[in-house]
Amino acid sequence: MLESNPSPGPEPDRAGPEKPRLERQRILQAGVDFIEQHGARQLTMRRLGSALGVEAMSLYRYVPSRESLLDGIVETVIDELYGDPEVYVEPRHGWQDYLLRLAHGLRRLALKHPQVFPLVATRPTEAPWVRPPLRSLRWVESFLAALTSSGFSDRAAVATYRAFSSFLLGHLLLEVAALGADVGPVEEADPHPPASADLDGYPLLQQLQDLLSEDRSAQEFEESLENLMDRLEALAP
Amino acid sequence: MLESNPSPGPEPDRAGPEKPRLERQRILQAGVDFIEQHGARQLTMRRLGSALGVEAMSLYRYVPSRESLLDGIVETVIDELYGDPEVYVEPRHGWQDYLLRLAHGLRRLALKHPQVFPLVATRPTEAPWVRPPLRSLRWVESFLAALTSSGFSDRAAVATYRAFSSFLLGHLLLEVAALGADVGPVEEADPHPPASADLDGYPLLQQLQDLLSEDRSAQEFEESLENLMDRLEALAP
DNA sequence: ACCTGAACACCGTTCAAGT
DNA sequence: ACCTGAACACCGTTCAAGT
Repeated sequence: MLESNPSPGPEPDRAGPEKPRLERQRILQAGVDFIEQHGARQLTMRRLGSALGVEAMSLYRYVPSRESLLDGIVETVIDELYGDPEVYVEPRHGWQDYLLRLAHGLRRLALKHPQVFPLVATRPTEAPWVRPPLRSLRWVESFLAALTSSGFSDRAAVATYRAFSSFLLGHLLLEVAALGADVGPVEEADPHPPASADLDGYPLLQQLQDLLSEDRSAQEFEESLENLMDRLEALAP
Repeated sequence: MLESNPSPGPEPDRAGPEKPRLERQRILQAGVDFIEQHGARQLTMRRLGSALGVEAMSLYRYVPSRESLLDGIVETVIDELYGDPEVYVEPRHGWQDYLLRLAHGLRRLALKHPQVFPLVATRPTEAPWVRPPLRSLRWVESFLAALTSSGFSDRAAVATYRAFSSFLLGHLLLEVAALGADVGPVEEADPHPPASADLDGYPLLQQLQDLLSEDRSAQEFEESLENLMDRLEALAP
């Protein structure tokens, strides 16, 4: 689907400060930066061009359309996962360790790219069973390999994959949304500023507002992840 | 935030086939229908106008901008929850029953509006602690009231609210995405059709493709919901 | 080989003008 | 009171033309 993936073998060309695909990668990186600064809604071929010191039309030599530019931006961000030394493509200390590292790596990615993450979560995927946020064939293969090689049945591995992606998607999308990131398309100078809502008529909301506003996302992530792991133990061999 | 909510008291003016706010509501309903048919990306002031037999400029008498039109469309859809006879605003048979009914009602809503649901999931909310998919002050108030009136502490009620929304968001967003709905912005005639991906080099994906493509969303929803309920029992009084 | 100017068909939005 | 025509500043995208 992504025309940027000519060699789909499981061995990644690791993302990093090298510069292969010289121009395309520069454009995609500029796209990531632009979105992180101004939000996805602001990203325009013309504006990205001018951020690169070039006319919009030049981008079409490297990217067939704005849509595929966004796909490439998403891909660029998830490819960072390969650069995370804490995340293993091959399990080293069992499947629990593998899953915990992967979950934390994806959370770091989401928090590093709060404006891009909603795109990671919501762009159409390569195949219907590629479930965000783990949206790459390579990672899905890695995931399933880690589980089946630990003795999970095929069914159990797939069930684990689904439970894991649901959990991560819900948590991370809500966490970046709470970061003040506009989730999904983003406005710059917001026409309807998120002024603290009018709570007249909602006594409980008034009473619980402080509790509701507390940021417990890190703890909740850990607790829910632990709970998920407990649940998954039941599927383990 | 939504200019369509002049009386924010907890008593809803129930959604239904009546026609209060005559014109605005007609526009929003047309917007819902349009998105469900063509996807949110296709929704244009001009096109929606012509679907209503009117010029785009006329819409601005009822809706201040395209952004707020989208907000209104999302609101229209979640307001349908009030019309669901299986969902109670006030708990009648305890908090477990309340939560189960609410969860199933939201799932029905997502499946009824697979193209709108990604907007429900990703549009900026009225306040940072309003967490999709339960994106209305009225419902958050209802939720917290149901729990505290069942004896939950304030903290436990808030923790439950958070766990519940994460769970629903992850599950439902992935479920509508799998429905073939493009999640988030949508393309009509897709330039990169979701042709079945090239699985060369991914032996496990090939081997598990049938399992991966099986639709088990209903069962998984029930199982995960049950697990969540078990977890929440620990917070109950 | 790479970039651009001009052009096309479309946007959202404003506002004076029509009825 | 409600709708519209014309206009403005912007889009994505194509393509022949420049260097």
